[in-house]
Amino acid sequence: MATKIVQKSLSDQVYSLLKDQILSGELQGGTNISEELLAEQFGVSRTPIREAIRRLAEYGLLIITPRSHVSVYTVTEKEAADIAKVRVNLEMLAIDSIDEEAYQRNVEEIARYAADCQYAMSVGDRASVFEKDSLFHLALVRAAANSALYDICQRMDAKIQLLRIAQNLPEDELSYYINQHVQLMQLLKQGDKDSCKRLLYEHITHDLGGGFKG
Amino acid sequence: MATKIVQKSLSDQVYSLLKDQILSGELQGGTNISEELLAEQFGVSRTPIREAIRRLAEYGLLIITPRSHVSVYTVTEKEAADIAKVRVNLEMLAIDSIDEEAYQRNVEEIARYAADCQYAMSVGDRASVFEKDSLFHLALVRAAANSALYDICQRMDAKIQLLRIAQNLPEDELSYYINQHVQLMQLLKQGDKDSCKRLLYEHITHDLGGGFKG
DNA sequence: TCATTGTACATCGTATACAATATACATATC
DNA sequence: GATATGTATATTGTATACGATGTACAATGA
Repeated sequence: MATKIVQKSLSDQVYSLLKDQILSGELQGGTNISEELLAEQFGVSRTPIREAIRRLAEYGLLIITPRSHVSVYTVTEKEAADIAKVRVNLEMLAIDSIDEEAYQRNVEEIARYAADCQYAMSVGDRASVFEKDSLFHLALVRAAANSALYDICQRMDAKIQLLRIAQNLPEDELSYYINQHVQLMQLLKQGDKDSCKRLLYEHITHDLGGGFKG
Repeated sequence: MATKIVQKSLSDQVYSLLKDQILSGELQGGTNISEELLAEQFGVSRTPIREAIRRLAEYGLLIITPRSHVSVYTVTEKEAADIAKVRVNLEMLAIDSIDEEAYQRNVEEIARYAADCQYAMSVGDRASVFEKDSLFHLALVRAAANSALYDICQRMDAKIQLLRIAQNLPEDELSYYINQHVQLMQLLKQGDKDSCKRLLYEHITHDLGGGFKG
């Protein structure tokens, strides 16, 4: 089948760009954003900007204070812990759902992200580390072939990214957790799901919370 | 503190009304909706309608086909099964998170929804049964005091409702599952979480899937 | 000096006009 | 008659104008 050409609307483009800016840390949590300013920057009218903003608010990345202003969402410690709890559960579910065939079909992609992540770490590109880390985990979830599960994890991942950026984890700790990816894959390959889940628990709860334990 | 007066914007109102219409089954899955028609019906311009539609699409209840039309989302069998799997996991997590104190603080509300649900069943008001059933489960999740978890469950619940309406489960089966609510509460009260989770598994997987098992 | 009130400004909320595109149907061509 | 093509129409996409509201700050009075 030929690839269908789809004309992306301006609001879709603004949505994507804005999302990237938020997730990359270019727009930090708490930053106020103005429709008019964005309209000027992107060279479009306020209408597509508004639509993008409304959607991102629905997604959970922006907070709209009616008739006043719009700001980038900031994740609280409590919420980070809440998310970690849910995330552990859902990624464990994903692991349980991955059978031999699903593993074979996805192992290449997952391994690539793990490698990319380590490479980014080795050259000290934190932004890329975070991005590839997310992609690794999401690829793992995608392998479970459960769209509802994937959707949810993707949404949570966005908020996790907000936190990661704000958090500034020390280099050695970050490196330690990144290296667990390989172990996770190995255990999955061996079919030792229990060990894999145990390691995942440590990986995620520490990866995230800072002060938060379990 | 005095209750703050908040002026709800038109788009917020449209959003709520439209959502209700979808979740109540007034607007069935697959139905096409037109911005202009809605604008006429609600007596507002297309702008607030558009914003509401975009947000509902982001929420997952509407599907936008660019430059063509907007339609109400239809849940597939596969997706229903996917959701059930996730939902079981998350509600189990909720149950694990509810300690004695949280139980005491929320038991009244949960019990009320269970009773409301049974009452609605007894008078044959299916719409109300579904609504109260949702409220029962969501109240249970809320008791876990994990906002991320609650958010996710609420989103899933919306799609579950779409399915319930389309599905038309036989009266006796529906009644059977509704009556499990009381048992669930009893087990929770006794602190027998394992039994509670086992029952929950049956309750949810059968509640939903039709042909779907496990 | 401090609290209150008024005013200017910036920003958002909504309506409307127009442009761009998809869809359906009629028409022409083979 | 079937397929392809052109055209009309309906619908969405975007820009812009105007109105409403929140916010900050100055002016006024106690």
